[in-house]
Amino acid sequence: MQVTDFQQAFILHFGEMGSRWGINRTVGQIYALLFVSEEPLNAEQITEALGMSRSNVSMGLKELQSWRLVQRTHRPGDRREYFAAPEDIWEILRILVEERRKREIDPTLSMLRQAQLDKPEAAADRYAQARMQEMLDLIELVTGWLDELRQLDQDTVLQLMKLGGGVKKLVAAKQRLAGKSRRNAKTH
Amino acid sequence: MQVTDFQQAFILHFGEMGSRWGINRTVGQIYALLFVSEEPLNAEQITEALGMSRSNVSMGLKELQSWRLVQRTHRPGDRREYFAAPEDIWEILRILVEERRKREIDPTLSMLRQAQLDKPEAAADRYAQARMQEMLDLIELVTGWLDELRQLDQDTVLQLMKLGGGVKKLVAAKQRLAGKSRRNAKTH
DNA sequence: CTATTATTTCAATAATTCTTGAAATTCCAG
DNA sequence: CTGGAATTTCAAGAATTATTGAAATAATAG
Repeated sequence: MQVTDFQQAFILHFGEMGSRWGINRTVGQIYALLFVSEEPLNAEQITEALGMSRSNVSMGLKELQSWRLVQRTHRPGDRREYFAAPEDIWEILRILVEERRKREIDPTLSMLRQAQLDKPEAAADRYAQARMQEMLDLIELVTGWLDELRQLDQDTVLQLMKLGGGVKKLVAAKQRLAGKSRRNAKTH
Repeated sequence: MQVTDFQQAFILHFGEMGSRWGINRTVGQIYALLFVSEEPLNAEQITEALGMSRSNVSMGLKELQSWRLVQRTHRPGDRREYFAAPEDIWEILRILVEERRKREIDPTLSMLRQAQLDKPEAAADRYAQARMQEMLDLIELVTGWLDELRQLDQDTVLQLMKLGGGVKKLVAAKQRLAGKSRRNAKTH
């Protein structure tokens, strides 16, 4: 198996960007190759296509699996494993958001929550705790919202995004309604 | 200047997480220290507080400035520079999103757009190009939406996020209205 | 100006991360 | 079972990135 020039540009780019995305060049290239390949590939094919060592491919695939970014399949009468990127690009986005959150945000959330259990005396510490609380609140707000978005059907999310800044009117309208019903609830 | 145990836990955590966030330990620690410090600090104070070399602090501050994550101030009658994290945590979030996008996404957008200018012959390349188009469309949709969100006032964003999954009803309502007016436009 | 302080640059080396080939292990067809 | 193919593990060396002290540069008080 060898890659075309057209594929190569994409693969090399992903390799380069890998370091900015927190994965290494190898892993980026493997993923890029699988992403643009119509059929699942086995480790040997990947090795040949990318010109890296077999063991490197093995480790790269392991990492991609830990990210849930590749699926393993089998061909009848062939005991080698074949790998593919998920077909649905929205699914890929969802997985990326979830995994990055798990690795890059959740540990910090724990730490911030832990810090709120303290009752510091010193003024400097009380200020620090207040800042951490601000950070905690914001992260919880955003991640909580992402959780809600994730549970919505794809079409709703698509409509919301296409709505863009127009969402302001909707939120404002909703606010008016909520205000009215709250007033009604009080007066009646 | 020395940090308290309470601050230290936060600073060390940011240092450790730094590698997952694409910054180094030093930079993470400096930022954490500034974030929980009520007053701006000068390079000497940071050096002493974190027990790292003066040159390391200088480089770290330079990187944080390139991220727009620290502000420089001066004290009257003191020619040293003082550094602080932005007060407003929403502002910090906005900057983070913008800078990460600039570094981690924009180069890929360029590459994907470039690839769409080609007119590949081979079936494999046509498949690859279609996949890249899917990726391009999704990234443009999401980043375009983030642009719109960024331009909204903070309160609208807050309301939207608190709305959570409830946004589905609003979008559905909006869809009905749009459908009606479109039908009207046709029939009249 | 000049002396002193503040800051940055830079080359070295320390530390970490990546990549590899060889060895070990797993898997399954016969 | 057993033999060979497929895969993983691992330790060593390559490559990259982080950190430092010293030297250079910049800034300003006197």
